[in-house]
Amino acid sequence: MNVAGGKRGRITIHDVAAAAGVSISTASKALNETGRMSVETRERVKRIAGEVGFRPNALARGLLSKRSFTIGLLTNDTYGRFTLPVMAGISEALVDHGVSVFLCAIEDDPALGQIHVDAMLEKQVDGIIATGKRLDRQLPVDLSNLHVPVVYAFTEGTPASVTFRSDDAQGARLAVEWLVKMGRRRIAHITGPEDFFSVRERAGAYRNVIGGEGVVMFGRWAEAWGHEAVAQIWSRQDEKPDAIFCGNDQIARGAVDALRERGIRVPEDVSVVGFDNWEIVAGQTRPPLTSVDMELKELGRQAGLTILALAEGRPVEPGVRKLPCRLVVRQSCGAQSPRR
Amino acid sequence: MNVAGGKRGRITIHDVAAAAGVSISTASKALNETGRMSVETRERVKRIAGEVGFRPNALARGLLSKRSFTIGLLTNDTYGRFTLPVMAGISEALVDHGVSVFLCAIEDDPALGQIHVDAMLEKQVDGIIATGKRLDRQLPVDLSNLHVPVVYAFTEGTPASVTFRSDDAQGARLAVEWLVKMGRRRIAHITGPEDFFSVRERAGAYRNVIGGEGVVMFGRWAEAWGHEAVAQIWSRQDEKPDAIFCGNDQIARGAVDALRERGIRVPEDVSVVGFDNWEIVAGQTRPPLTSVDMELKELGRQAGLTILALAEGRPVEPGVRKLPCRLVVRQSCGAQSPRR
DNA sequence: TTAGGTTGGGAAAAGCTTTTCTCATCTGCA
DNA sequence: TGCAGATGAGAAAAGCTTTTCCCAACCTAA
Repeated sequence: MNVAGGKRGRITIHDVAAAAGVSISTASKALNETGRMSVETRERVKRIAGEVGFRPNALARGLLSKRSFTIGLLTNDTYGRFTLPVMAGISEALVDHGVSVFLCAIEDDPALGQIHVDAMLEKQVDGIIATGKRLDRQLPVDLSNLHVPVVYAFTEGTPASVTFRSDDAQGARLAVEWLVKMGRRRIAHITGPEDFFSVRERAGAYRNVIGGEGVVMFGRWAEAWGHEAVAQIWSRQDEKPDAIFCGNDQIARGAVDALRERGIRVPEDVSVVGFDNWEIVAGQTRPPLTSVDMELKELGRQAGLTILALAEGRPVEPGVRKLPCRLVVRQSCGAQSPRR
Repeated sequence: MNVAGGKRGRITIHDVAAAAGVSISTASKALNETGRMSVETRERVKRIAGEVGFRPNALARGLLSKRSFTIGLLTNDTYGRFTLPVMAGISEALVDHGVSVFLCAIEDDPALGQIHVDAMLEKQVDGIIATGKRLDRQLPVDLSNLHVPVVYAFTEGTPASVTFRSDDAQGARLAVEWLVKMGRRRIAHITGPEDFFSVRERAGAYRNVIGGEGVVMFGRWAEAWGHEAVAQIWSRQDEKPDAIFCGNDQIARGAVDALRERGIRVPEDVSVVGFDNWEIVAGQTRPPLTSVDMELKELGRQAGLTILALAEGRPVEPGVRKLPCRLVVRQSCGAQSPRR
């Protein structure tokens, strides 16, 4: 048995026109609220269009208008941790404008990237948003000389482009200032590999707030590293920290676990703040982690609105736009609720 | 300054034809390897097309061929845990065929779902794949009377449709049999809410393998539940289990943590198996979890190939196709490597 | 030399919609 | 009655590609 929902004769505007007893031009104008005709004719055409289930063919429409109401989202973030919220924001912003999104995961493969870009261009996308998993890396594909607008979100762009990124320094400041406000004075910073731009930004902001060098431990983006770093700190003779600002939630979780294993209470003895606000990690840690949220959905929303503006020919100032982070307070720092 | 990459005159096949000194029909035939003409003409047209950077307009092509080389992926899995691997599989299967994928996240909102479906239909998608986060729930949108083929992947479909799902019973069997092979005899099962079909399937398979009622504890899909369940078991006077089969990786992780806190060694004293093989959880647990992988990427691949077949009018047998799971061995059960 | 086949290539239609003209009819007014 | 302007609606082109004829020139064989 065949399951194909047989596309037996799609209904076109010709069918509507015939059923309404008018010409196709009149039908078109009736449905698009353009042209001149009697109210009755317009209503009748619209009613009949609804009855026969007419759906305008976006291909034909796009061919003429040179707008496909389609954009492409290019990403190399296979795991989707960053891409998914960005995608959600884009989609939310554009669905009202009738724009659909092609999602293209290109790993780190330039050839695959080119294939996807070519496919998108053939399909006449109105624009392309590039996103990734790292602020300081470009996607492995050249988007600089396309004849459609390109916007970069959470990935390194070209100099003359529009780029959206999180304000990591501000986010880190938020975290450290919060710890200070909770009365903590000896704050350590356990974070990821130093060659990440975000890591340097966050560490820089951390040093600025605490006013001095502080304790910065660079490592890997892994729970094991958080665990290990705490072990290192507590094996030394120095005075122990009363707070730890972690470079991401996974490190924070490892740190919290290591502290608990040592009988050190979180948040009573040591406060911990994470970064990313990755629900699955921050929410499941015991106690749940206070963490910095990069507002990736909002970032996606703005990227979506920007690509729309460019597609419609509205001018947009190029440059890098830093979006503020937000501190999400859970229980790993103590009970006080955040100042509003 | 304006950043729009000004779409000043796209190059059409007319330009190629003019540049090559042939008619557009000849140009078209040259590029598509159809029609009759001298080898030199064909080569010249192709060379010139390459030189001027000609890219056929998929809209015009689709208008004629009634194939848009575009499909829609509808999902209500906001978090992307299941959707992302499925999407990766679909994309991998279809990119070679020039098919691009619209990703539409519809939450659980019927209105939003309808908007996305309408948008996809207007854009003349060749088919729709519906996917979700639960095998036993339908998406909140009616896809039964569309004039394009629909395939369901990891979500409940309509009776006459093609549906792909994981074989949860087989996966659970794999896990429990593995524990038995490791010499375990007192195997408990800590799992999610009983109203999930997968939960009942897995619990059923568990009971079948151990031959009896066993210890099945239904609860929530959360680390806290795994933790709590272990606390319950170990607070009782009964003989303690020497293995735990968990309903998902989060529960398993909670269980492992709870065991460690009691000084019970994993895997020496108790073996633990998870389900889902969610790298971020299974890989970061100490010790890393042996877990059942549902092969969602393969599931996506098959769904993609199926929708392609249907779009091309090839007949496909309707019904539910169960895809086998795979056991991924890490360290939470002991050292033996899996039989191949 | 002529009939028939081959070769290389072009004209035109189709696919669906929107938009710009054009046209016929009607209304109101002088 | 005659005319200007408004009104309602249709014809046709454009947008880009593919495909189906069609045609002219050339070749071959009787």
